[in-house]
Amino acid sequence: MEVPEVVVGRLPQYVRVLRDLQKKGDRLVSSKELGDLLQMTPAQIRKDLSYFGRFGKQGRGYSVASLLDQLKGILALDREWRIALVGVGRLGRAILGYPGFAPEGFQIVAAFDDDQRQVGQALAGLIVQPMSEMPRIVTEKDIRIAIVAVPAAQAQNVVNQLVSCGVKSVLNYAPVSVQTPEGVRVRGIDPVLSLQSMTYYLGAELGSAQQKRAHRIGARA
Amino acid sequence: MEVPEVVVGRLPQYVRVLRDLQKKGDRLVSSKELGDLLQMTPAQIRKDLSYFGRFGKQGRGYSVASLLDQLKGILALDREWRIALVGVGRLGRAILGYPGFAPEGFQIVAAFDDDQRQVGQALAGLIVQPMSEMPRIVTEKDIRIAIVAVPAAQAQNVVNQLVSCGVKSVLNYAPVSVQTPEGVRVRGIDPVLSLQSMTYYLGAELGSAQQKRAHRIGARA
DNA sequence: GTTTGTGAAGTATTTCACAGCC
DNA sequence: GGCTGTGAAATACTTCACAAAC
Repeated sequence: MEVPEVVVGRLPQYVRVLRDLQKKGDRLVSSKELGDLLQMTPAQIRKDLSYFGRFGKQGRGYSVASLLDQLKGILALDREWRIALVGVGRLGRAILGYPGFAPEGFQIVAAFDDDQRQVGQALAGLIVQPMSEMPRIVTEKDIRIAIVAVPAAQAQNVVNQLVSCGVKSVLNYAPVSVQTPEGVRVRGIDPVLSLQSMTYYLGAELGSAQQKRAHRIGARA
Repeated sequence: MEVPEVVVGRLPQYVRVLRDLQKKGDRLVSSKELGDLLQMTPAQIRKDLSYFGRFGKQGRGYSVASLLDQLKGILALDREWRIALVGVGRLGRAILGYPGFAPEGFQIVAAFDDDQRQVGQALAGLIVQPMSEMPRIVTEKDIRIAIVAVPAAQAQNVVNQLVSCGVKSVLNYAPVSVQTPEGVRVRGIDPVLSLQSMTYYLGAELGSAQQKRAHRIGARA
């Protein structure tokens, strides 16, 4: 039995709330409580966890510390992950400065850019490297994850290069959908897409002529 | 027939590739081509579009310009959306400086922070306002969307305030899951969650003892 | 010949509901 | 009494496959 991808996608959320509960000092938590915190049903949480084992105790719930530990193991968060950043423009610098990665075990250990004015510069303790150094450095440092923060027009090309260096996971900040061979995973970060999927529902309430028509068609029996 | 939420979530991606195709000068596109670009099946694209109407021509495909127009109408992107930003720390400033929102019709028209050192300051043409001004300004400017860029500990409280001001859609950059009443939509932007859902698969290849065990249990039966 | 739009079929995912355990 | 773990039932979503349109 394969673990569904949606389930894997939810595990990090469980990790996040469990850490908050631990910080708060809670020792035990029930699927009901987790469900309230995450706005999902208790049954879904129990079912998700059941793909990986039996972590709870009937009548009590789950031990926060031990469930957290188990999930960290399952997600392979019990180690350090070395990451390459490509693109050190405005966005890339913000990513380098983001303090949220390191405490979670994600360390940016190399930065690349093909702009000659950026190369050689020191940023957050790293020397910006030319793209031509990517194969050597990615191999030497055994990097498996990359963050792409280049302009949309260059993203596909950059991802191709990363893939040929053996990178298997890409976090893509460029507002384009990139194609990768089977076995290479991409997650996109695009705030505009997120906003656009919410305006759909706002539009329904406000309603332009065109929009109302569309919703009505969508709502036909 | 309700439009499934997953479908709405994909429409912005269609908009994005259609714009790229238009820039490239393409006039027509088939569901097959769109599918190749987005790594999904042609049938899914046709089915998704069919929730809203009939936009294609048999034998030819879809007109790029007109499909784009239709989708923009459906998603209510044929107007300007005014947005409030809460939190003008490191992250909030990066968001204010991000050039990707305005061309898509998303305009940040107010910025709030409860740090007295930030209030009154001019940033990107806006004066940072104290939180106490939120009800007045959100109402006056008829703001329906907010971007939250405050520390995790304050996010729930900020969202509560936004909701009580009538905000119906929130883009949450804080690494916590916030609870909202029915009818208020939240999308989270958390690069760490995205990375963590990819390490699961990387771990399977590398394999710590604990992780291999977990995957094996997951793969039982 | 090509490609759409769509019911029907096939999968996948979520929820139910309850036996079993604390 | 409370809560987990889980088959079975219910829903949701995707893919198939083909008639109709060009």
